[in-house]
Amino acid sequence: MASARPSRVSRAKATPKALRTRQHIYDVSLALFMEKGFDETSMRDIAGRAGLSLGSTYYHYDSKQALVYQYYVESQAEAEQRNEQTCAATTSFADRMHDLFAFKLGQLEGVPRGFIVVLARSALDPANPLSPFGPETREVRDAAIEMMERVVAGSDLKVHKELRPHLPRVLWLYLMGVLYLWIQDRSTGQRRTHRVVDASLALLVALLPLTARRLPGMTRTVRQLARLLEDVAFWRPAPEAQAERP
Amino acid sequence: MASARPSRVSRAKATPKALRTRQHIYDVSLALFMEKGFDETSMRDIAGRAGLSLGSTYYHYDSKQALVYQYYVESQAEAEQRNEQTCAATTSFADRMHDLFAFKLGQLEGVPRGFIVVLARSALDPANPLSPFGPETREVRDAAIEMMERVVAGSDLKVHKELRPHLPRVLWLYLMGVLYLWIQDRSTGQRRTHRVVDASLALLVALLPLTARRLPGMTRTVRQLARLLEDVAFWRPAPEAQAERP
DNA sequence: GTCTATAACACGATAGAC
DNA sequence: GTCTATCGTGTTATAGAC
Repeated sequence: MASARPSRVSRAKATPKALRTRQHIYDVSLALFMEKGFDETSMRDIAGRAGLSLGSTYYHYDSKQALVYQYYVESQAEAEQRNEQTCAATTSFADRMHDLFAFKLGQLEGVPRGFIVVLARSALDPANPLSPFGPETREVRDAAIEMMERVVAGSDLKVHKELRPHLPRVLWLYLMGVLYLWIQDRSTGQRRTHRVVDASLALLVALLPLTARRLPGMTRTVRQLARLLEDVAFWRPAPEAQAERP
Repeated sequence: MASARPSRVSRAKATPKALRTRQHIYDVSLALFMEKGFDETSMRDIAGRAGLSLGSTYYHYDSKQALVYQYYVESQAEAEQRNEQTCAATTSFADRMHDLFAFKLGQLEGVPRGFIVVLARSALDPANPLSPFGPETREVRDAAIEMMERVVAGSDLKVHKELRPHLPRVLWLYLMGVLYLWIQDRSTGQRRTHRVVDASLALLVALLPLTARRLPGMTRTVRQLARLLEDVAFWRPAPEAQAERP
């Protein structure tokens, strides 16, 4: 089928030769995606320039989307590394967040636009193996959420203790939202997205500490908010999806 | 190409016969989508059951997605009608919103799940003609936003006047978010989504009036928020997209 | 003009021989 | 691991019938 959904997102082979071929295919595909865009590049194009047959290419990558997934994994690893440095350098929650978001947006600039769109459009389909919310991408997602935990952990952020446990997941969702905005943003140099990041971070940094203060009606509001966040950010994947690898 | 992007989303013909055939194709496709799902139903399936050739089917619908678009249009019209009644019946902002969201979620239940996913996954691709943010769907989107304006207009809602003009678009985005959650929600009867609606609406109704009160730091916060919303909700489509029909 | 049918295209993905 | 051959898909071209 044309828009089929492969059951796996990538293979995990160990042969040195296979690893080299795999890397070669990836490099070629990235170059082609850069030149022509994702949709305009066919698997036959990739196979051709890589000097392989179509079948062989599919031996190394189960699907076209699997190529995007590899980028997804690698860029997350980069961000984690960067975040480690930043967290060691400052305890300011605002600075940490600002740096992380700036880095993430910076990463996107060096990559074909269609690439991100592919990642994004799969996001809305829970059955798509590439969905950042699906079980297949759990590892990357958990790593990203843990990265957010790291941002909050030793920082100067003051927040109501009922909200604290939800923060990593909520901040991750916040990041997803910003990436989504970036996709839609056609302003030169994505300046609109950068403005949104500045403004929303400023608001966040200003409002979160308020939840820790004793203000009239605050405990009730915080409780409502916590219940809401539990449903929004702490959902579990579908039962079928969870049971997929018994 | 497999995931091609048709330039039009539907045809606009007037012949009575054509209208009948068109409706017939739509009915058949809806039935098939219900039985087998969107991805599992091929255009040949639809053509076959409709008693038409593949070519004829494409004469009436430029693409498979165009069938989904028709549903999109019709369900919006239904919601508008319902909203008119509700707004006439009550001036309570909370009640109006609650009724509208409940109606929208109710609509989804009668329709194949994959149907909504198709609509949704196009949402993230600005180039997709079916995207609720793109120029091709402008009419439906504007109607939906106007519906939100109608909800706010004669209601009992108190809100800071700098925020007021942003409300319709923001509420529309809010609705989009809820629909997205519905897609991801696999809990029985989509109860999680309903909980989120209840909780978030309660928060909204409680917090919005606060912005109209004289509290320390409020004017500054409201101003920040207004600037943020301007960027988030009032973006203009890409220049190329705007100039598409000169 | 309005509608329909046949045939073909390029694509993502798979089967099976070597 | 690599190939060739093939499938089924969404979509298009085109010729011709009402």
